[in-house]
Amino acid sequence: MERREVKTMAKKGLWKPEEDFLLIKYIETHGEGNWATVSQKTGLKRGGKSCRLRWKNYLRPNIKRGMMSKEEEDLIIRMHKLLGNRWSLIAGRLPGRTDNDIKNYWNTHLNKICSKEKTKSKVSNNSVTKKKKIRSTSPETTTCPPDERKEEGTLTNTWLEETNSFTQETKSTLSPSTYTPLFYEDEPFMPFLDSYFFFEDIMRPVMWMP
DNA sequence: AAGCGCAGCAACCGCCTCTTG
DNA sequence: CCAAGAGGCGGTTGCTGCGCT
Repeated sequence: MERREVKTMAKKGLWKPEEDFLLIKYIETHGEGNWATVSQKTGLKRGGKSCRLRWKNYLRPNIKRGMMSKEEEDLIIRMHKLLGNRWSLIAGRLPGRTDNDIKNYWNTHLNKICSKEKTKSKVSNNSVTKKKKIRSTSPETTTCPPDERKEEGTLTNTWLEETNSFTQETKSTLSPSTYTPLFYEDEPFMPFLDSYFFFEDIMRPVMWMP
């Protein structure tokens, strides 16, 4: 009841500087979290999700904006091949970049590049279907199977196989200079990804499976 | 100069997972 | 164990600015 009321009353659209200011002030004093109560406590007529998103994607300190570097671009492409549209996981490897950022960057820049490459190499994969239209250029998006989404840490045999073949592929396409694994101290530790990069380095599969 | 189309990006939506009582 | 609420994530939309005709 009340939730629905708040929902319909919630302000939408672009954030104004004064709204940003209120949100920043609130988080400075109370810290992140309790997004549901942020609107009440700040007077912002925004939903909790909206506040959280604004903070996470725009207001948070150490957010890196602007052009992606070549290294970042390469990493995104590699990670996307590996993980599919797991933007948050990919973002975890790129300090200062948000999942939304990467998603947008992929959809606008990299998807074109990759689909071009794919057309070149004539790798046909007709099983990918889209739910809704994607702008004029109809960039291809790959989605992970629901099963894989559910099991973050457990890697399927299929996944492993794909990973192995991907490694061979990557080895042949990437130049040595771009092939350096990236590690960031301030990023969350993701064992299976680190294993992957390690494994990339030594050119040998590492057994993750039990 | 005006109109149109496209690219880029911020923000929203809906679903799923996690947490808590 | 279950239900409800909060948080997180990926897909999608819509606005804005820019370039082209």
